[in-house]
Amino acid sequence: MPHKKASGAEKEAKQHLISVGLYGKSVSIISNAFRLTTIIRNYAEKEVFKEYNLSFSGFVVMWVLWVWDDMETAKLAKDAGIAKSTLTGILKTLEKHKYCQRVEHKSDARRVVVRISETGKKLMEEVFTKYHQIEDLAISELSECEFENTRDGLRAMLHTLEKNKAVNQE
Amino acid sequence: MPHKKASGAEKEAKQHLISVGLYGKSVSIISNAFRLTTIIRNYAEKEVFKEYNLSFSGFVVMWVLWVWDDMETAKLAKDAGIAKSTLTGILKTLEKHKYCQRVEHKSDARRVVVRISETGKKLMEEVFTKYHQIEDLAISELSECEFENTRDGLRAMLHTLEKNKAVNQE
DNA sequence: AAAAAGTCGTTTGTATACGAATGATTATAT
DNA sequence: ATATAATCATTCGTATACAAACGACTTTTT
Repeated sequence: MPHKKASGAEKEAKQHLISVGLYGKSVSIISNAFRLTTIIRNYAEKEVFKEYNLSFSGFVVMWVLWVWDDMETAKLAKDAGIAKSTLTGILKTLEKHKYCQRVEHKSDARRVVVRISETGKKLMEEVFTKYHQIEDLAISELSECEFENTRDGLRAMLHTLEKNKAVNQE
Repeated sequence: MPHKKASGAEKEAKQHLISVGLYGKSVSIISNAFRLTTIIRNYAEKEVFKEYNLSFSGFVVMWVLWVWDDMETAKLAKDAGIAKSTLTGILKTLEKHKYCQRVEHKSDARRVVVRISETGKKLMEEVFTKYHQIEDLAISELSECEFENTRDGLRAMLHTLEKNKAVNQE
């Protein structure tokens, strides 16, 4: 199993936490998960999304629309993981580039449905392919066993948090 | 091993990607890593950082200062994973709350050194403890084996990306 | 030492990002 | 029926977030 060691920065941080009596092993997973997503996000924004005038959130919104087609703004914001007030601005940008459009709701004039355009679908096939190459690069040195274990570990953590979140929010 | 199954949303997304001929297994790791960090980030901002007038980036900047003490802005921005222009605004907010302060560089009047205050150190002991509880909750249902495998998998991915990034950038 | 080139953090302009307030619409109450 | 309550996306104000342009300063060149 290759590359199991902590980086220099990770070690230094651990030593500091030990010195103030606050070290716990969970740091080594969560802070590395943040490092990983930050690197992928920044790289994707710069090397893939930028030329299509897409932000990362714009990509996520388009991704949701691409998979589920028509969706009301409230659910779209939730699925994309952003506030509904943020979505207003994102949609403004996406509509400017003709990637999607707002459609009026059939029975309720308050609600707004968002629909991906043909241009948007073509965009996603192109952009997703490029973005996916980054994902593939990230896992390229994992063995089949490491891959499965990491995937399952992430799923288990998600499950724990979502279960707990539901309890806290209701 | 509990909770290994994909969520409904993950399955739907996978089916769509298969239907357009773009499915690859790396999606199941990276998109779940994003889901995980988004949940933790949003939860921490709302339930922990907010009462201390800290943003997530503000927390990361304070974290870096807490571990490494005095640091020049360029390195601080890099370690915190933000642009140096973004750091200017973050430091403005952090200084407003007396968590840190800008100090002039000894030999170079262009450079600025940032120093954590005593208030900032006390803050971090308090905030980190609370934040760490979220991390602990996230991994609470992982077995020792799952924990180690997931941690190693994340480290391996980080190593792969950082190695490749260095090649691309130089 | 004076000019040119390089290197700093900050400012600028635009795009997220959030909660709270708003205005428009729909549902409920009397 | 008409007021009240609830619900929806948007707007507002503030704080990130970035690249590019800027001014101040340092280093190098001559």
